[in-house]
Amino acid sequence: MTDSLNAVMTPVRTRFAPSPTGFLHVGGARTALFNWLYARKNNGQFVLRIEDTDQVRSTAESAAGILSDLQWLGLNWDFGPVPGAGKNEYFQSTRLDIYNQYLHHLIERGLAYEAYETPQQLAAMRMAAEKAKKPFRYRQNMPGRAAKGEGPCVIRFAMPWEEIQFTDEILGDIRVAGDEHDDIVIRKSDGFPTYHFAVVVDDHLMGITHVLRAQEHLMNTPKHLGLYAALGWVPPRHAHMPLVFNMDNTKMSKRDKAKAARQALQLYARQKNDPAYAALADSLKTDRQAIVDFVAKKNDDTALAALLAAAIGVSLPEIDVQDFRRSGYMADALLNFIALIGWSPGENREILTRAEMLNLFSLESIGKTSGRFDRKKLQWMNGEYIRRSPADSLVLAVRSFCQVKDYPLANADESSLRRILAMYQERMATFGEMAENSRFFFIEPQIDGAAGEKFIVRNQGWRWLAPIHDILSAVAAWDAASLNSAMERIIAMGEKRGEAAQVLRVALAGGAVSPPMLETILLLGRQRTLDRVRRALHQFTPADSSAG
RNA sequence: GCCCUCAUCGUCUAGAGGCCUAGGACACGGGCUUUUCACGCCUGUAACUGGGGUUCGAAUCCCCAUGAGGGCACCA
Repeated sequence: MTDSLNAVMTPVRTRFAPSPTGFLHVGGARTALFNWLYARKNNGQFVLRIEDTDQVRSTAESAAGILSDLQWLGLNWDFGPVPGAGKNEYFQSTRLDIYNQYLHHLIERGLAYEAYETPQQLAAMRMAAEKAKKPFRYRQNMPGRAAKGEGPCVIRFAMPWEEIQFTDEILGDIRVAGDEHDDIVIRKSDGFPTYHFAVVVDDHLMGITHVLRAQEHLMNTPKHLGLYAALGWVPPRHAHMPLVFNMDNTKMSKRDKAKAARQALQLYARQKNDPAYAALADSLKTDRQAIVDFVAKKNDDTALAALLAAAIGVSLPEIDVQDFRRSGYMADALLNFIALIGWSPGENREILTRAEMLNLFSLESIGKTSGRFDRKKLQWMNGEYIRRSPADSLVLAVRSFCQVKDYPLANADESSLRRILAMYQERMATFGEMAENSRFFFIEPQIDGAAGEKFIVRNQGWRWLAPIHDILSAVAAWDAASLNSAMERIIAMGEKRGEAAQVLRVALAGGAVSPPMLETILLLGRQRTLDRVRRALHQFTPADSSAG
């Protein structure tokens, strides 16, 4: 079967090809989404391939994590790894024989050759070029090449000398002059292919028709096109998507977490007067030196960053898909938001179901300008998704959320969860926010100092506690109808409407924020409601007052 | 330094020569609703990077400048 025939018979086949060196990044998720959309939109196929040619950095855990994140996002693949089943032929590390076969083919025809520079020699050559203000290009005919045996053997591809031109489906005409090329390494000294070689071989062998990837790969395309030509293959169409950055135009990376944690830690050290982090280290039972090193930027340990941030009560910026999941974002909301960076469905549409996205998606409607990741808008969008979701799917989503992050909410039975969801559906942006704010339903809260001062101590708010207790304890049946009239009386107490209700709120919730009191006391129940009112009464009523 | 790409409100974007006194959304400001917080509703502020062309006419086409980003690994 010829290549052109193959292309005719397979309308569209895209792929997502992550390297398993960490968690799935939101940027990667976006690349996966666009490839998935394009394949599904055209009744094509979507391939998932694991590019584990870096023996040092690739891990099986990372690959497994990427699979599960893609599954959570609902981006299903037609060909690729089988979750939980170990490596198959969609892991590049299992395909060395295949790469070697084509490699020999190239060497035989003089299109690839051995090179023996040591890393030090290469570094020196680059430095010399930099000094001479000339770009460094490794070429087969250049003077001063190392002799056989001087260093480890790599295979380089002899790039053609002509200009390479291609039409990018998003950016249009791209051309790179012949003297810009250099002879890239295609097999490393450990016998593994480099990325450049493995992608070309696999994309061809797997019948990929469209390569949709981030713009950071744009300058790799001429190299790949050189390889396609040398191997006598018809290259796929290429489309390079605009990049996504932080709001401050820096690259979104795991280092952002370390950065945010460091800032919070410095603030903590000043506020708590714990400059050596001794108290913090003690409370965490961690090594004090590790914290000091971390703050001194000696490492970007994200696990430590997360631990420290949790300890001092700050949240780190979400970067990986997992982070968003743990913060309580819905997969569809995240996908919807991510799709809108660089792509516009037109007609002023923003919130789209997957079916609508598929309907409206096209490569032409992808823009050229890089975007910023605006978390505020994501939060708004997630809130919209939550408000629009039927109760049943929310229950499912929250249960899934509780699997990745432990909250007291996780212990809620079905009916309590549904009641809590009903209370919070209109007032939360993320499940994390609900889980945090609804803690007091499960655990008796400590009354927040500032809230206690403001609402109970000041203006003698405590004097409403006894009447509130009287009213509530006199309610015969703890149901909506009876409690509603009781609450009406409580709300009407005092000079300002709601003044006493706020005292009750602080007594029950431990802070100034909660769902409406009626629903709250209904769910809390008589016992816990009255207990907490009494507790506040004892805590806040001054000893010398003639309460009564 | 060299190569490549991009350029509309603070942010994501609509806009493919006259429909633009530039539209939508988030954020922000004001108001209404309200027992807190949200939600909801109403409303306001806010942009075509600059300079040259082309044209009767330019946010839209061309050139230059400027700015931003990406790439220049035995990482992908």
